[in-house]
Amino acid sequence: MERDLSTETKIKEAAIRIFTAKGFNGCTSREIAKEAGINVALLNYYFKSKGQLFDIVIASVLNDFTFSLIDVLKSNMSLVNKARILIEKEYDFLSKHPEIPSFIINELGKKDKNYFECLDIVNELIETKIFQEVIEAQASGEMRKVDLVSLMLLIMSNCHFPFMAKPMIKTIHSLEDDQYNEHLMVHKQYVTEMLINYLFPKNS
Amino acid sequence: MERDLSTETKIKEAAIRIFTAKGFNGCTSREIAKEAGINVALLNYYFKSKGQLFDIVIASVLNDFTFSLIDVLKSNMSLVNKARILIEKEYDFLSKHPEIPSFIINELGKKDKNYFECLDIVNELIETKIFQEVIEAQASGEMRKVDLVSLMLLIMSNCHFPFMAKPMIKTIHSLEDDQYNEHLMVHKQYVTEMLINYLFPKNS
DNA sequence: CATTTTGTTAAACAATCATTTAACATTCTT
DNA sequence: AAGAATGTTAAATGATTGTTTAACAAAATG
Repeated sequence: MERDLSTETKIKEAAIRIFTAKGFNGCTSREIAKEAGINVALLNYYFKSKGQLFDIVIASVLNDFTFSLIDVLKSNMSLVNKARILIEKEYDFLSKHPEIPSFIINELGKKDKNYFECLDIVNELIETKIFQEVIEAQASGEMRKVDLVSLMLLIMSNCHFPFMAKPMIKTIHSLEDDQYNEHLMVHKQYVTEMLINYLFPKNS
Repeated sequence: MERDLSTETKIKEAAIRIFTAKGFNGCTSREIAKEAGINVALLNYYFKSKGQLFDIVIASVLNDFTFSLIDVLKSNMSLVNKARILIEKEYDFLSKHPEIPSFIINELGKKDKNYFECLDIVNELIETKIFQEVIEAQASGEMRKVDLVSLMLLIMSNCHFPFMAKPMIKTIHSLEDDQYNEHLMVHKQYVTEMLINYLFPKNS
């Protein structure tokens, strides 16, 4: 039984584009079907419902989103360099997928489902031994003693928010898309320097 | 003709609660009417449509949001202290209205309308002479030379994102509401120190 | 106090939503 | 190539959407 996956993947990829751009409530099943170039009924034929298709999209996006990060954390660079590269890669990734931060923050906030549980992101993270590395660096005084929640918030705030705020800042400062993207690249340098200086005081 | 405003304001305040919590597409006219304790038709009697009511809510929220900030910027503190108090007040305000960052970022991103134009936020900001103050401090070397866009992004990223990310971080770290709020207060100190150190290098 | 204006309601409206149905087409199996 | 399984379609379904209507109540007006 050779399955032709092209229709299924066409739907899924269309759903990713539409859902990440407009959110679950901001779009219709018909819109996704049209984007995929198929009949509406096929959407419920391959995926049982709009909600189920959405769950799959969320899982897929969360995977892509964390994939590049895990890669960095697995490497055997120093902690400082891991931080540098992490920020660099985060800006690179988000430059290609600027809708993802808003999508994750919004849709994860609405639903009460825990999308992280089924994904083995947590396990992969533990395997990188990044947590032990942080604890050791904090014990030796190389790294500032901030808890994991704040550490995560500091990095994510400065990487994700600039992409989420793009429409607002563009409006306020009357900027074109290209102009804002240039700002983002400059901002990345500021953010990197600020975070490294703060988290690794001896490095400055 | 003495107007009884109670019904009109009841609708508006219900609309603020519902819209900021669920967004424009995430709720229905009937839901707002129920929250206000009135008939659906009254919604279109006082405000012409759901969209028009939404515009009023956006303007109202944007006003509240910028009001406390303008106040700080108008004062005659040093620039460093203005920054300190600004962050402090921002965290205070957002602790009381944690839905606002997500609401602004999301809804302003979808609509192509410029909600800032009609509001005289920009004029009020110019009147505070904060821009000249920044330029002077950057010329004297007291303040690091970062452009206005990045300056705005640095502050907003570190103040707003932690509130936007609350549902996500709570899920990931299995935290209760009170626990996360405690984290927020600690995080505020980190953010303040990091930003002040970075923006005003001589102060560290 | 009669009447016009204003406030409020239940019901209806047309449009659109997600989902299902039933008929048709294609592909696979034997 | 016959028949079964799978893929695809247009059309229908029933629920829900924002908005309007028309009847009714309250308040204001003269």
